[in-house]
Amino acid sequence: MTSPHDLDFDDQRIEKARGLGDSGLQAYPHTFERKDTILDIRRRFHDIGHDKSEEQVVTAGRIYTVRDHGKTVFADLGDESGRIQLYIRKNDIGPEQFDTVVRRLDRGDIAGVSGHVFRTKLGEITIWVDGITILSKALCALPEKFHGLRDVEKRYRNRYIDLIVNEESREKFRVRSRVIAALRRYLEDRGFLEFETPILQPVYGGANARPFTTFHHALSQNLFLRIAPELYLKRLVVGGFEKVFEVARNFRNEDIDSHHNPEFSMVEIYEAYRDYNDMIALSEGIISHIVNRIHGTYEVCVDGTVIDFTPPWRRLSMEEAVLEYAGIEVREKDTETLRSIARDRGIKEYEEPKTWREFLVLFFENLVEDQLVQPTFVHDFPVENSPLAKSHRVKEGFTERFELFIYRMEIANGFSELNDPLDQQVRFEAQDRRRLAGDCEAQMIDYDFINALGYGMPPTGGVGIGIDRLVMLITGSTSIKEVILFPQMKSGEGACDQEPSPDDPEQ
RNA sequence: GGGCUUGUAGCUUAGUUCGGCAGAGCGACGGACUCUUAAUCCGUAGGUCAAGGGUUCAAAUCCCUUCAGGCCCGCCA
Repeated sequence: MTSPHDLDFDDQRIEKARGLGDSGLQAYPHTFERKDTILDIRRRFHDIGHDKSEEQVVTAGRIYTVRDHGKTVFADLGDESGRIQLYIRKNDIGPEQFDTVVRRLDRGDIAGVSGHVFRTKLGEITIWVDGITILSKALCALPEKFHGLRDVEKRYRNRYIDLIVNEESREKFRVRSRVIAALRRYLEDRGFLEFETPILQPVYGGANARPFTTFHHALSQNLFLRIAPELYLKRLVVGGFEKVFEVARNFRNEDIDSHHNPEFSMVEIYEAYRDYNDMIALSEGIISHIVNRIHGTYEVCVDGTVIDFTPPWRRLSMEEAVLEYAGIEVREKDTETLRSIARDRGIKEYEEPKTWREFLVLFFENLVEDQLVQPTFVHDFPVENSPLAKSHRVKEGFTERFELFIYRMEIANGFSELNDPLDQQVRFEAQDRRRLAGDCEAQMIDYDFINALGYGMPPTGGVGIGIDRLVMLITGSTSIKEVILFPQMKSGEGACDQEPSPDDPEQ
């Protein structure tokens, strides 16, 4: 949609819109006094009989179908709350209105109607219309009424059409909104405060990912779109806010697939004087509450698989998980033995790990994750790839970190937050060496954050929950694009495909 | 980044295996019809078969390139 040639406008509809003007009407009037929603009407008249109601109703919505019988027209009118049938007779509204308005009415138009409610011979609650106005003439034709819009590319690129004609799609986004509302309510009820932290960051951190880079002209410096709000939220804990969260849009410059979009939503939560065990309990509480709130039960069906969210959920350490699901006892085995096991199991990256703990992660990611269907907390991760998590109180070489897996997806990630500034500096420096060695997903050193820890952060637990993936589970969707209103798609011709040059910030 | 796969009218699609006039339904337009509901009936228009190139007497169909999707893998959440 980069040029006027891409518009779906229909010449005949444009003519009808002009015709309305010629008849002294407006194709796009300013107001209409809607008195009833369609749901209101359905509720109020659910037991109406064949005789017309005494009471008049006034409602508005989109015309979804028109069944023209000559001097009688049946149509279906839909608003956000539902649909209702209209019964329009030339005798009732008069020949002038019938010819100027009804004859110019198309599927897709927004119309306002007044009338009385009755039930047709075939038992359908219907508005017997005594007045009708076009409130917005649709210049574009709607997709076919029976099959709707199936083409996924068109559904994502022109989401408004998808929402108009596919009620399942509209319902998914209604659920998404309710999930986020329930999430905020849950946390606010427990004394958490929501804050907004910078999306444009001079130093990115809080996760291992490649960032988007941009340039601020007035400051004459590079800025990064945040990959996570973590380091700013922890600064708030240093500052004395003990229960904080942010529903954050994060940006990661990675590939797009059925579980990843370049911008995605996550709630990050931090609570002082708590540890990762408390964050496991909090995550379980939030998610099970939301599922129950939306579905009225703890069971959800995704693509034929029933997922049971009834708490408590399974908890096992990463070592236990690898032992149980892959049958490998990893602890303290020498790396040559582990390397040959990895090779025998067909793991391509068997050359890379250098310690038994790195093999543990390798086995977990390659052999275990895909088996975790029911909600499962996996805890105690090796220190090497958890630069922001506190070292484990008893297990040497491990951190107090957990991840929640549901339906083979990582849904949450949390830990006892590292609050030792000297340890944090060492961990950052290790990351920085990897970054300078070419690992573009390793983290930058955020000295201001280390400095903040230097002022003292209480022992704190934190967790991030992926909202898009959670909504996928709750709506039974198998693609993240089904739950993101406007997923990232490649633009057609006219899009800039040049990477901006650092020497040319104007681009 | 790699593999597989899809693209036909506004929408949903048949036709691609094995090359032989591009079809249908809905929608649109014209007409009939005052309780229909995927309304029905009669008629009409609508196609650069994603784009470009090649093979062939002949290409939606076979081959190549490109564009845009989808699925899987790698990476990431």
